[in-house]
Amino acid sequence: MLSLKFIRENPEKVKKAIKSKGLEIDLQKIFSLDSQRKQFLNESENLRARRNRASTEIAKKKGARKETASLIEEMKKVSKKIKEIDSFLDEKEKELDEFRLLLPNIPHSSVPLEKNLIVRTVGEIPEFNFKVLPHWEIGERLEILDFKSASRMTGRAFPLYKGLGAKLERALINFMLDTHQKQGYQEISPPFIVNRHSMKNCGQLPWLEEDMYYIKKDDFFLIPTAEVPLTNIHQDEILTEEKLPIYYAAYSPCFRREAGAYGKETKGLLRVHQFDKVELVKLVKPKNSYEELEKLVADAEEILQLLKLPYRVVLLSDKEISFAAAKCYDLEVWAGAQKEYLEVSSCSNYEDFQSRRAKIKYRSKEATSFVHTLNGSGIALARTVVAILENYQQKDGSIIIPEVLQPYFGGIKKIS
RNA sequence: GGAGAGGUCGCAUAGCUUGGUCGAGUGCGCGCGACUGGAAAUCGCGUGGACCGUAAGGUCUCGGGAGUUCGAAUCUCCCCCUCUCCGCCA
Repeated sequence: MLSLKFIRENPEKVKKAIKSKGLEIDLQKIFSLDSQRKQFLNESENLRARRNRASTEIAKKKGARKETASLIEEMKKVSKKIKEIDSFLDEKEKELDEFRLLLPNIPHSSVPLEKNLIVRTVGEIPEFNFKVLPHWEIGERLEILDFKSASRMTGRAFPLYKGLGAKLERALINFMLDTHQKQGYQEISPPFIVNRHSMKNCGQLPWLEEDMYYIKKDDFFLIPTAEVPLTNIHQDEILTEEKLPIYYAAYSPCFRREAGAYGKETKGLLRVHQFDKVELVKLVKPKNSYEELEKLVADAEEILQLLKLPYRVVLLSDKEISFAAAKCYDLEVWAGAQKEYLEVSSCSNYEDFQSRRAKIKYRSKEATSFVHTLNGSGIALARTVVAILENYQQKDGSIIIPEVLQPYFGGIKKIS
């Protein structure tokens, strides 16, 4: 959420951000709502000040056994008037809040316009002297993936991992968490279901409600990423300065309806409704949040480097960047049979966009201010499995297990 | 799910019976100062947040919401959360 002050002082920046997201929002309406709000607020506060004074006076007079009826009579009218004005005020404030929730974050000045920028490409793209099978074929053949039974028990695009496939999933989760722990992140195992409030805090709502799995009975949502519970750990808190920076890492399954995404790029594990992910979240001081973003990207990259998977880092343009982010790098891993790069991580600095919604602040000697929140996948599993199955594939149809994962396999070096 | 007890300014608690000098007392913590060679102890002062305002100042905030009242931390109703006991259960 943007502060009213910022909107007031930088209308052009806000308009530009709205436009680059393809939204249509009339900013003028915010200004008129705001001035109406102020007017009502002022009027209400003046009347309240008067009532407060009268209240003490009544109390004193009663103590001295003096006449109070006329003053009470007058205050009856004042209270009625306050109620009336407050109802207008509430209305304006609600409208204003709803409006503000619709406004996207402002991209940082280093964000490229229109087109994404490939920042770096790391690792060698493997050459094969045989035809590499797509992961869904090799996976079914090795009996480590079973899309058929999963779609029967649930529906399409819900994966089922079997045997060494399931073990690969578990090994990756453990490997990632262990690595991030060494990098200084505290491991968290959070709820996988959150309330509406937490979803709003992260910026998933109001725009993405259609993309979420929703439990009507409790007004709960299945998390689309562990970012939501992790960022909300400190909601409504004022942290002491010494606590910052805070680094959290969590494994969670991620649930996404992916409404309207059918068709392209949906085969096998490429785009699924449930996938595992290890997520990194940082709460930091505003001063160094952009350095922290670079470190976050490096921490996520380390996973790909250790797995020896070729990848590239893409800096998203103002058009591609998500609603709540000010700057975002995507990590894309090469998949040998798809012959393309797949997004496995999004590392973003949200500045105070989320902390303002979630009311996460820190107190220093000088002032109390909002923290900056960052998060990044470290990393998403389904597509990482795709990359392993397709890049580590051998001519005989087996899959070599990446060296760093072998300790998690108890001596097994290959899936065949 | 049933019965009961609670949710107060960083933490711990008082205040709620009997509504008004309670935006709130006390202890701890924290900050500044005094004392000291230095420290502990002690003493003094200060110490939440939001909004409006250049400021002075004003308003709001006692889990959240609604209500009663001239006036609500205090009374009523609804919701959320915590704890204890019972039930159910991996």
